Amino acid sequence: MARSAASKTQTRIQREKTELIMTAALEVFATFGYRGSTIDQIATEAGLSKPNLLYYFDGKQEIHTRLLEHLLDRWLAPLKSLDAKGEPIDEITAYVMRKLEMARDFPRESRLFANEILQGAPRIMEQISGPLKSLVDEKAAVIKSWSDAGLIAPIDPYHLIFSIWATTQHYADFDAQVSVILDHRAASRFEDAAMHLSEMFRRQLRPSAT
Amino acid sequence: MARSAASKTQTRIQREKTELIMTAALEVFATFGYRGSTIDQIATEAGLSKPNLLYYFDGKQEIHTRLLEHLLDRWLAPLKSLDAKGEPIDEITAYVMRKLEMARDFPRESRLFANEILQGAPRIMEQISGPLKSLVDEKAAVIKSWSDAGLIAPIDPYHLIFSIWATTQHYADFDAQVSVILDHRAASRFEDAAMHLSEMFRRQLRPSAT
DNA sequence: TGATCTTTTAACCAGTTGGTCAGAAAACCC
DNA sequence: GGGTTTTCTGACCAACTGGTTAAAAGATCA
Repeated sequence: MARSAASKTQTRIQREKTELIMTAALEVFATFGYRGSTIDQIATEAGLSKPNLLYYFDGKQEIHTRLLEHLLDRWLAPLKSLDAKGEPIDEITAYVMRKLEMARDFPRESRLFANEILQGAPRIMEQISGPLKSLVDEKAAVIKSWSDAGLIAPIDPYHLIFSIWATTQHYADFDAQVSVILDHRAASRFEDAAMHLSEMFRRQLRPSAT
Repeated sequence: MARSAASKTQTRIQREKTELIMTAALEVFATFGYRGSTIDQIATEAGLSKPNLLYYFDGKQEIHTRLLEHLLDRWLAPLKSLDAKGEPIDEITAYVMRKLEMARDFPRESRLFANEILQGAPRIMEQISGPLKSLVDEKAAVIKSWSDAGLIAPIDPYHLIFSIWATTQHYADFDAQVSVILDHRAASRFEDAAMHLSEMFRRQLRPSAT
């Protein structure tokens, strides 16, 4: 009996196979969403039989839940390291760059998250209204203090954060569209996006001479 | 026999029921994606029995296809009316506002589109690489000419368009997240977003004094 | 009113889905 | 090597899926 959560000491095979399954499940869930994905599909992707996969996990739901739990830590890391004591515009621009790197390096995680929110976030709502909201509130306050002090242009910190999320995640979530529209220029899309976005947010944040 | 595409003269009931089904299907497909949605679910949402629904449509695929066809016209309209002869910054800002209004007034259409692209756009790729790309190329050229003429700041027109799409659609596609984070301020999210985005893009586009 | 055409339903079907279980095959350990 | 534990598989199941069909119910119109 393995049954994931039950045993504490894991064998080598257990570690390898659970990891294999999680990776396969990420790929499938990120593309088809929870309801659109099947255990068979995940098993095939992982190169296992369905009963074999179910030997390691209690069911479809558990795999998905585990993926989402794992996801939020990685997801919030870039915002977490926004430093209230740093130089405001550099800090925000660096945050944008970190977020864009996430879209480039972890597009499946981005799509998994997008799929979940699109569906109304039924299985992740607690994490959104809990830790995610807390962190956003905290960092929005930091940005507001910069804004109030005149270090950056007056701005609504929440909508600024939304704009950063939207513009960066777009390159992961809408990659199918982005790649087609950019066609031969698609290879350099992340470098070009980095130039574009850093310039865009810098211009927006630079305090106007008064 | 009704069978949708077949007959040309439609009865009152046919018009009403097909409309009813399309609306229900939009709601369901927008939330769960193609594979995650079931005919039964759409039928229930429309207040019909499954065989009754299938009396009006040939199958799940046909309903989805019809929705996507209908979608792109509405989707491209805001960009289509970007006028090369207008005042550049006003034209682009007005485009942003039209796009934001779409996110506010047609969130289900936005999510349907998002869901399709997330999955790699399998059922809409021709429309993306055909009419959509053509239109984007055309308008990107207009924006580039403004940029070259010094009427707006130097900018990559494609990435500007992506930023406009991303920031506006975010309020429809990620509404579950946006509403929770803004909580009591959520009621005015579209007005606030309008202020934020128009200011953001204006600042970005204003030619710097040289 | 009754004949005709449209709309709706119950019953059904084959394939898929999430999940179980008994036992076979490997891996591990002495 | 032999015994024990872990890993894996084929066969199976009930519920659900997309879809069909024949016939009932309802609308329409002379």
